[in-house]
Amino acid sequence: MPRSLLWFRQDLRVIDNSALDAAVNQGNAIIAVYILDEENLRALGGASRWWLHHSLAALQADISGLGGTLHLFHGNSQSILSELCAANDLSTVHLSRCYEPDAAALEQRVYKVLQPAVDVHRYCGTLLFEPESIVKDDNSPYKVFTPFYKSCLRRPSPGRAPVPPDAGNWFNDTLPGSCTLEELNLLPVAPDWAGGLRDTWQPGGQGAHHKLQHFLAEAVADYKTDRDIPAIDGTSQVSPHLHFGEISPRVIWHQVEQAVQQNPDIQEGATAYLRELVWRDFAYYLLHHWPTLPTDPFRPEFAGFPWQDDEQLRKVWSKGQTGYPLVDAGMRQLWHTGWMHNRVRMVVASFLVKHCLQHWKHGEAWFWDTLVDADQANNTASWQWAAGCGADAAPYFRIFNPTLQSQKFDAKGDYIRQYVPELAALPAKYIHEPGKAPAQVLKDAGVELGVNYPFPVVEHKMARERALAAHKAMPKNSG
DNA sequence: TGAAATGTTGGGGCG
DNA sequence: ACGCCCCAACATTTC
Repeated sequence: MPRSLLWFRQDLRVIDNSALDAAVNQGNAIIAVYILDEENLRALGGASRWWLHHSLAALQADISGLGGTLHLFHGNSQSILSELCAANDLSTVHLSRCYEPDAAALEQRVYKVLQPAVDVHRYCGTLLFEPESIVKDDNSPYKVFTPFYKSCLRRPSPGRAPVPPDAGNWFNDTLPGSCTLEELNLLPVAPDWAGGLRDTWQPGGQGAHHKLQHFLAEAVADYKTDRDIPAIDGTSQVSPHLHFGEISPRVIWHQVEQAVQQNPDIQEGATAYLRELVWRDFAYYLLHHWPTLPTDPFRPEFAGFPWQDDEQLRKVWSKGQTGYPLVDAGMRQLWHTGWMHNRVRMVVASFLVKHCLQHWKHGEAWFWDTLVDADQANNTASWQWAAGCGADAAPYFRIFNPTLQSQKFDAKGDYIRQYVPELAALPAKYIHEPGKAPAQVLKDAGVELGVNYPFPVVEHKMARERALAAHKAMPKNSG
């Protein structure tokens, strides 16, 4: 029986996977492979590696349930694919597109190496809309979210029902050069720091659909307001599942639409949620059209921004020891769970970039290493957005006051108490700014500033004015 | 998907 | 009754 190759990449799912469906429908024996490629692609962060291990295990189980095998490889995608095609006399490769510059370039090289002997079929599996398909009237790409969003909404719904694939013919013999999941060495061993991740997440398609169902049943109705409250479980938390392609955004879109049909009361929350899903597409869209986004500011004048370089300050930030309780809570949630609430991400990013004047690339790198949903498109677009140099970015002078944000969005201090236990006994009135608490209140709460909780590493008013001055001093014509 | 400074308005206390 | 002041509440502008 002729054989085809199904190359899994960031589409680690069996439901609504066009590449998989095409391979099944083609009728050939399917050689399903995943390649951990650390030569062509940016090295994964620690949290992503942990997730990937479990995601691959889940995909192996799902494919096994279809009667198939997922073959794992470690090395250069280009040479591994070439050898597989030659050794197995393959006529077809099915794959889902990736949009990161490195991944897209790799895809092009593979295409050129394999064609014309092998037909390479690419499918849209990661996004709601292909980036080439959304353009302005003059055929140039959008730079602002809202018109992009409206353009998306004018199109037919991208929703797709979650139909499981038909059983295919799978190639299950051992392939030379393949390895076991354990041999990919994705899990931390010395030390094993993944306990918080294990307690928090269930990687894989099943975990993804559970998260979505839970969100649609419990939280979507109040999403519009609750999504800003980090102490509330008001978001779907599907971002890591989406990043690895364990669930398709088109299926999410469909499920949300279905939920609205069944209960029109959730319309407002559902619309707000789908808008966020379009933001995700927008990040990929920007990266596709501006592939230098991971390194260069979208607004070129920011190339001359007078960043400071203070490694100690960055360390304090990354460990959640800034003396600003909301910032510290966020950074510790990240360290412990591999995830941070979006409202808090905006606050900690603004703090690093504006209060501390550290280049956004440092924050991007830390998030890349520690987030289970680390995603080049979203990470770079969001950091540039926070730093004021991105597409449709917050104006630079929009400097979050971390104390006010805390009072506004964690009014009772519940989120802070969860992740900054040394402040847990402080009353809500003082928990956002322990330095303002009377000595007796601090004493009663067991808080010793400078001893078991730090004084603020920078003073807000001074830092704000310094950031505004730095922005003003930026050469306007550089880049 | 801000915050702070500045400006405006209107109700109430008070002489 | 009236002007004056205070200031909270809201609106505008500035960063």
